[in-house]
Amino acid sequence: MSQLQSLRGMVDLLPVQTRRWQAVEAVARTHFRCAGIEEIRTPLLEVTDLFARGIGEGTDVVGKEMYSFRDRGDRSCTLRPEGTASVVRSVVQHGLLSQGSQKLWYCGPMFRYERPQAGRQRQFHQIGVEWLGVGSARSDAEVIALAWDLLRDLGVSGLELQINSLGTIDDRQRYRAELVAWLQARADRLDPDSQQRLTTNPLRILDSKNPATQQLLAEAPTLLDALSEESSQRFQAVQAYLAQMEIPFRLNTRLVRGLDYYGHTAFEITSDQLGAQATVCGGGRYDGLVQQLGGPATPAVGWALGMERLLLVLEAAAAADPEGAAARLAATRAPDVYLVNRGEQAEAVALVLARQLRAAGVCIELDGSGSAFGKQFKRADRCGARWAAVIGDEEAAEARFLLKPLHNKGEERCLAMADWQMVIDILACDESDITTATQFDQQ
RNA sequence: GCGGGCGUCGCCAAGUGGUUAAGGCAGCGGCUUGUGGCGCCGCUAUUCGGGGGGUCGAAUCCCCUCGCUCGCCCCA
Repeated sequence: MSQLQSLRGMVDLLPVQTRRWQAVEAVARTHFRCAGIEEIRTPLLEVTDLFARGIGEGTDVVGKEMYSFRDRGDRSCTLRPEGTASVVRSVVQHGLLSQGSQKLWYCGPMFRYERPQAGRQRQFHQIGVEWLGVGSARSDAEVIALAWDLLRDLGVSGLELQINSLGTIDDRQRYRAELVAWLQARADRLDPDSQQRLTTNPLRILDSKNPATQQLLAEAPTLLDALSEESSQRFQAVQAYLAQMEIPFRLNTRLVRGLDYYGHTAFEITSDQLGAQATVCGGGRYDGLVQQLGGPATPAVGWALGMERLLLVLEAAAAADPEGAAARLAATRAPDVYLVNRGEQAEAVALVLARQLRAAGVCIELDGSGSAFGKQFKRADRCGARWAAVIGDEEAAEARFLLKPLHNKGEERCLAMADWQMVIDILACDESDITTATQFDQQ
């Protein structure tokens, strides 16, 4: 294929998609506004060291998935693989924490050099929330609720919230030793990958997909049992808050998460509609990160939601229930008026009329083909417009135009060009008649 | 990085060695040079992701390559 095409794992979003994306983003913005969360936008490119220090040198994301290169000034730069490190860097850099706690959200592309598969691309998009300077167990629950409610209002079903506590660094170190000892005694029953991780990253063995390993793990000591009294109580409190909000969750003691900065509450929201990459939203508490990146000791929680995965789930939901909220998100609105025009004079006049009506908020499709009236009407009909406005040489010469209903009752009217504003009233009377097309095209 | 599946028109898709590569959708044009929705007619791939090899002859067989896709690793 010598045809130019997009890079592997980098996909175009065509109008069929952008429609839904915009709808999702709009709902998210509303939720954030109601929760007093403000948007932050940070650069896509950062100094490599930010991610190496923030996410953790030993993680896969840093070890083998970053898009890094040297710029012309010989600085090592990296396309952000996630949002949290950048947000923390920005907040620290601008001293925002001196003004109190920060509730922020962001959205945009992230980059990870991985093999693409269902629900995974090299450029993918996240909507994320970061709360800096809030350390209570209640804030964990509040932040989780935010994600849960957003997904609910989008009309997504079949979701499961899984939570776990990773405790403090001390808790984890103690548990790690305990787990390694226990597994080492049974190393022969572990799959090769897990045996490898016994030395590199033992906690990761917990969420291995190998069935035999999982079976073995069922009897292994759990992180939850290894938590200190304080950590344990904190986690109990988070669960109690979730219960009070009637948000269903499942305790998953194997949930670890691959980024080093997490501690205490960790959670994921998964969908049964996705393939192997079932996590739609993931997050947790990261109390040490701000200080680690040079800021004041500051507790923090947050999550990130994968847009591509969310959209996959949404499409499934819309297909399953064409009347549901998810399907309504993709509703397209046909133009209010299709402007049929033909003839030199008429075309000029039509342009002016279209501009006037657009400025007044009317959605107008101006036919630019110059083809026969019959053709233009055919297109008008097919695009689903409720009205056609018609300007030919006769109308242009007499400074008037026709307004004709296409598939609803109503009279064809002849209006003077100067009375163009009447169109707005005529359309308004027709409002009750709106039928929104809920077509969900397959990708 | 490693494994499996797949690549025929903008989209869906038949064709699995033999003269001109079905069909559907969309698009464009016509029947209908100023009035649509239905219908009918016509047009739209010298070419089957790309390259090479064998064959009298290939989209169909072999090799290489590129791409897509699903899974592993890991994550959203």
